[in-house]
Amino acid sequence: MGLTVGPLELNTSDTSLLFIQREMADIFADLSDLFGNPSSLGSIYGLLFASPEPLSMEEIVERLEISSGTASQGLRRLVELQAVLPRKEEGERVTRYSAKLELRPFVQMFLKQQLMPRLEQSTTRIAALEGKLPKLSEENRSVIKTRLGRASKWHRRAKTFIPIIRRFLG
Amino acid sequence: MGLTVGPLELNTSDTSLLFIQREMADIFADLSDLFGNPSSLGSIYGLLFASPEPLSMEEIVERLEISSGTASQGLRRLVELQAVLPRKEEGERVTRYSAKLELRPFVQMFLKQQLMPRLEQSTTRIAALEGKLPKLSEENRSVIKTRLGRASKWHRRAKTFIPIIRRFLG
DNA sequence: TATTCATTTCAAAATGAATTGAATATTATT
DNA sequence: AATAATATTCAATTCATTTTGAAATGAATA
Repeated sequence: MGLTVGPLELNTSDTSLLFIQREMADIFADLSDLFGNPSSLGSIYGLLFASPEPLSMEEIVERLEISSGTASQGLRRLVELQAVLPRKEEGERVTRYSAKLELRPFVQMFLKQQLMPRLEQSTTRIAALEGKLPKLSEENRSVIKTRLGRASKWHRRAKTFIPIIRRFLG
Repeated sequence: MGLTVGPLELNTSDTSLLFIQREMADIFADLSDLFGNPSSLGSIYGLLFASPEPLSMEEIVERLEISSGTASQGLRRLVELQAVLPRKEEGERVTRYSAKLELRPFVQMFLKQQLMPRLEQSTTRIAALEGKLPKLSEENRSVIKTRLGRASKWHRRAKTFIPIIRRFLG
């Protein structure tokens, strides 16, 4: 007995593995989305995370029911992020992919690619606004000065905290 | 001399304040977006942050050129988050809003409303998967067991870290 | 050289979240 | 009660992002 997939009859062990893989794909899809990445990125990673053997792009496409375009782009991104390891066996055409099990790449991805650049940018912009202070009326000047100072303080705090997070998780 | 806005002629002080307000609205819009919130939320907050006086919804709508619907919903959300203070003066129809200057609400917003619930949920789902382990073939079982364990470890780390962040920033 | 197979590219379609604004509701004033 | 001023709701729209899939690429084999 068991779920039929294509022409194959699967045993309980196989269906359980597939179930776990689907579930993990789903869980990681959610997390990926949470951090502003396409959910497909997460599902590919989740599937690989729950795969004892490396998978080819074709297998990924089939199991997740996504297009080859999505798979191709997602895998490229995951490899860039060093979250996934591509491997072409001697005298094989296919590249097979396996999940790296370190959390670091994901933390780095968020901190370095998303958070840090934006914090830098807004720090600069806020600093630039301080140049406008002299043009303000006296009452406004003091209020705005205080507030820009406050915003700068937040930025400084956030920036000192990032390396700590990185060290802790990486 | 100066930029004309509607029927009014503005002096340098006014235009500088408007410039600063626009800029802050923009900066906060970016950050809001980064944390998965509508950018309008951020721009409203940024404007209020750079306003010496509390502003009515109408004024916000004008200065940011957004619809009244967006403003209404955004303000409600910001008030819920305790990032903004609503105030109705004795015998006045309008509610005027001012920015609270604490960073905490935003950190809380992200941690409590977004990150925590999802971490809880995925922890549960992963735990549930451990129940499927006995059904797997022997080889698969040991691999998958290790990996689920790894994922759980990440979750635990993240969860212990959240209170630290909160204390540091709040 | 021709063919096959895996992969990539990219224009177009689908999706879904944010925004709009007219209709409705609420609240103060006459 | 009637009117006027604000504020909210929500169906429809807009818009950015993601996904699709057919065509192009290019490496490995025949």
